[in-house]
Amino acid sequence: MRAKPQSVSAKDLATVTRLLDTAERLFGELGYDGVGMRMLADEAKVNLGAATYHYGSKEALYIETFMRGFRPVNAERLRLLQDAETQAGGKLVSVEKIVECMIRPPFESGLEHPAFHKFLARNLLMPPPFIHAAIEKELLPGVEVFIAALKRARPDVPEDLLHLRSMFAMGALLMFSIHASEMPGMNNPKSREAVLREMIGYVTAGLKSAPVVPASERPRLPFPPKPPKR
Amino acid sequence: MRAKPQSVSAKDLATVTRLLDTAERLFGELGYDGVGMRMLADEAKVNLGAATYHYGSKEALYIETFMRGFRPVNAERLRLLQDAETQAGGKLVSVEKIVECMIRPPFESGLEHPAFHKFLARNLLMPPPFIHAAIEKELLPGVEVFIAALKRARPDVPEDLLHLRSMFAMGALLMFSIHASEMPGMNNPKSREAVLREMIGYVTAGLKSAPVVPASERPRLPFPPKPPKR
DNA sequence: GTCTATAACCTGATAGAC
DNA sequence: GTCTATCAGGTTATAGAC
Repeated sequence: MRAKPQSVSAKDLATVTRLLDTAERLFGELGYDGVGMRMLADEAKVNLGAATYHYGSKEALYIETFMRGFRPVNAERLRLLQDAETQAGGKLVSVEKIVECMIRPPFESGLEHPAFHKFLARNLLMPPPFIHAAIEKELLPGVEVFIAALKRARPDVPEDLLHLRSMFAMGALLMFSIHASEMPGMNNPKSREAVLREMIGYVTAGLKSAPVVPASERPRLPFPPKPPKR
Repeated sequence: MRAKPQSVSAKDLATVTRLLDTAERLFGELGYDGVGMRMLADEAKVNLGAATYHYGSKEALYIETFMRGFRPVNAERLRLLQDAETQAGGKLVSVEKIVECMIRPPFESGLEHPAFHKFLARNLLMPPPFIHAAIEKELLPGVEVFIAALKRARPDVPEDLLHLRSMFAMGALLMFSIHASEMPGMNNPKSREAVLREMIGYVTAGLKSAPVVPASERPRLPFPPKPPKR
């Protein structure tokens, strides 16, 4: 039994990686419908036939591109939160700390992999219909963990309002992700950390502030929202 | 000289309006590349040839769809701010009032015309390249007016930080615009006003809060960001 | 201004040689 | 696993009758 030729295996990996890297860049820039398999194969320097061979369909390639990048960032968010809670012992974790766990991993990852985070923002804001299910399965459990933590830190803010405010926070983060690659100063680590800290401050201020509308006057807000069936 | 036959003119208007209404719904839902002229013409019940006749190209139709909906909302924002400043006489307009002028028109318009605001959010977050110039020309002057007002209300917050925070605020608003149509409770006027007031409160808290990073430690932030040339 | 027909081209996916 | 060739169906835009 001969050893598997390493060069072939390495070449396969390289091909698939080139494909995924190119996919996240082009899909992030132009969207699912804006990119054809030809453009993708050409830019990745992969043959068109080979490109469809590896994932079977354009949709499957798109979903895999999303999964590859999203899973580690999401896991890191949850890991940070768990660390913070372990470290706090029985004490409460502050809103600011929770917000930092939510925001820091995608923020930093976004600066190291701007192409992926533009792609990610696109999928969280305006996902093509076929990826809806996959996103929800990956994202929603984590959201609930953070909402629960915020509820412990701020029991006076109703849960539906925490959902609404978390949605606003996500909007701020995604807005930044989209524009980060256009900000020349973001190469500078000091600028990065300053912007991150300001973002954490902004979101924390909004999240921990007292409810504006008295609970007695506020109807149950429609959160979390149900995505539409298509 | 005979009077222009009114029925023909009315029919033209109806055709163009149907076309634009359908365009904003479909483009908002599926994006520029996700909608073909055939789908558009079919859903608008306009002949394919007639559809291309009126605007000459798909891109021109897209741009006109954007302009028709965006101009009145943007104008209303600026009008409200000017009213507030007139009413204040020589006194300062509060951050909360400025935020309300920024947010209320698009928020309310978004609930009355959810299709357009999904389309609008798409264009502000991930515009197709050909509409970049038109958006900037329409949007940026208004942004500067609001930044200037905020600077008067909060001279202690540096201007680049106000830009950053306004970007976060826009993210919250657009995030809401995208999901508004999936929130069943938003038919209820009381829920609407409660959500709007909470959004104003959230954004105001973030905007008026003291800078996190001392000015001496913060490098000049890269705001406003320059859009990429393509 | 509306319609049909068509030009010129692009799309994702596949079959089959290598 | 890579490549070429090809299929069936989609795309925008236009020419010309009415």
